[in-house]
Amino acid sequence: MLLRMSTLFLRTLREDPADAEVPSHKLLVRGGFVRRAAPGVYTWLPLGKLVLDNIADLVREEMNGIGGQEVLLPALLPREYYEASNRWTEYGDTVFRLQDRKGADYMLGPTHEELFTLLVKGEFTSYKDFPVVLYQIQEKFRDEARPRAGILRGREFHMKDAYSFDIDDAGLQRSYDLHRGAYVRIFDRLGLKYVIVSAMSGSMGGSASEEFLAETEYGEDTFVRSTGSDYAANVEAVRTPAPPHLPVEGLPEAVVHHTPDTPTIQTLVDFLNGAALGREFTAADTLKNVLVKTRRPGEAAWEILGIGLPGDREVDMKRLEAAVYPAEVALLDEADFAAHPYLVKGYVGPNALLANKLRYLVDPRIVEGTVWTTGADQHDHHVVDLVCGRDFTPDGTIEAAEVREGDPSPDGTGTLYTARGIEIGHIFQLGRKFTDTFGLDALGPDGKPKRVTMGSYGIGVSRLVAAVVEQSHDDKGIVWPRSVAPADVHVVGTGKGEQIEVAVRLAEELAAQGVRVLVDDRKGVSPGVKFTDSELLGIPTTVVVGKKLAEGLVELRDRAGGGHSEIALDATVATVAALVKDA
RNA sequence: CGGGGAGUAGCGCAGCUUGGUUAGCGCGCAUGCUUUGGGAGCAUGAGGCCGCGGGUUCGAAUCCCGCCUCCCCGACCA
Repeated sequence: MLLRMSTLFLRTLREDPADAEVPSHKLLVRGGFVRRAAPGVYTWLPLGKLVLDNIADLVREEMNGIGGQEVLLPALLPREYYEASNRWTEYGDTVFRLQDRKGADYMLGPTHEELFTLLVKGEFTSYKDFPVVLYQIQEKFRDEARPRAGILRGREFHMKDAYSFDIDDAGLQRSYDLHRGAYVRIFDRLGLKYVIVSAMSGSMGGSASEEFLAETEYGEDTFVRSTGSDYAANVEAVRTPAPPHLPVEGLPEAVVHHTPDTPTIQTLVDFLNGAALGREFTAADTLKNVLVKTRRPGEAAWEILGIGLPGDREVDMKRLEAAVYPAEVALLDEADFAAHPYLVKGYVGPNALLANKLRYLVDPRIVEGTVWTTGADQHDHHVVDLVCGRDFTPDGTIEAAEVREGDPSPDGTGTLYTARGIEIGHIFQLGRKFTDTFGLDALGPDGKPKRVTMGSYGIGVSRLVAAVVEQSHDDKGIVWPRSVAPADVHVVGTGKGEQIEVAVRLAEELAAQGVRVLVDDRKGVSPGVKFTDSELLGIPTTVVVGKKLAEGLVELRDRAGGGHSEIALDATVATVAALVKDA
């Protein structure tokens, strides 16, 4: 491959585009890799297309390596498939919808589980046909409420999605493990720094699920890590370690106090500390009871749920939603309070809930023998020294409290801190959600039909381009890892003599050796401009044919390390070809 | 959907408060000469529906009304 900058469809920009915030967005636009076409929609220019293809090829290699077979499904999808799984409706505003001339509904595929399931159903019918892994690298369309960060979160993007089909759960586990291994190899080859966190499977249903997050300052996903180990998890997946139970004997009796105008934790703590009770109270000594209602899918009635947590912590709605999934959850409104007069807003205690047979779940830190100040179920009253396990017994625990920096790590190794990342891959055991919907069975050896089970495995291919740049750039530009760089070598000819002719000849010889070469053969462009462009474009190795040419020397530069050395012109092709092949 | 900001040449911006001849600057682009190891110099050019519609005025990029779009933060996000 030989690209000549004199004719390449490329224009680099000296200034950052006004709409870019994150480094990958700025650099990909400035370097002429992409251009914005519409909000969240980008055109891939020649250099960007090369990078995108390199990543896709690398993903392909590893997918083929675990027996995956590539197909390409349409992006334009008829409504009927998605009606069957109810996702025509469920997807809501996120999906791009359109109609043909006859008025028939279509959508631009946001994901393809339905099509893959039906594809397999149409072809394979025997247990002997399984397992099978199909994948595609396809454009996906999602009408995001707010596309952002350039390539990182667009409305049209490239994704590799793979699906495994197995006869039984053990097979699914094997398929899952194979994909996990392939993903590790893919992201390692891309040189990415990433973590694997356990994830909730969310609206996709299913059980085992892990996300691959590339760590970056500008990632939109928050996760937690431990100071003491490699532990990493989604905030939703953090299990709070329960402290040991404490003896109840000898603890003081619970006493109800008149606490006027103390509907919030802060007003309560202030009041208590002014009440001469002989000790200091903090928010952490109080038990906050938050009332929500939940509703199981398909049911009309809401059920009230009381959640008890230490008063210094807020409810994390995402954690709460994950904890009650698949039920939906909402806060109580005024009408709910009116309908349940024993719930005294601002003064709710455990006992009114328990006495009225409402479910009451508490944070795992609230164990037997812990002492709390909490609502006394009457206006302007709180109870002090209410002991868990003696004065009230919750129905169980729930992970709904916010996770904070400094909390103990669930694996017992250290404390948690938060980090940010970009979701680059997601694998999960989908199970039989879609095979049930479409009745995908395989005939077993006993002649009876057996329901197939699925795994689903995604990689954001175009997003990876941005993720790599986020992790691999400096103040001068991009630093492509060799595995995805648009070229192996950038040959820069600079000077007023025969340097450019020599540079082109060198480039041609390298290309003949199978090296991918970009040559800067532009005439009348000053060296400074060429060097600056070279650094912005970020090709791993640069060969400068310049002022030392008279002595038979060229300069070899390493973009990542910044090192440079002079080598003989005659030895350049062999040296560079070896460098590229060893990498 | 809530909050903030912005629409003026391919890109980045000024001009608007206080209306006034031909709308300006930098980058980029074209031509010529000079220059050639760190974003060169001089000269000459091309390039504009000042987001759209209406209004005020002798006169609107500038003032008023309405609309549209985009960007950022948040909500949302297989």
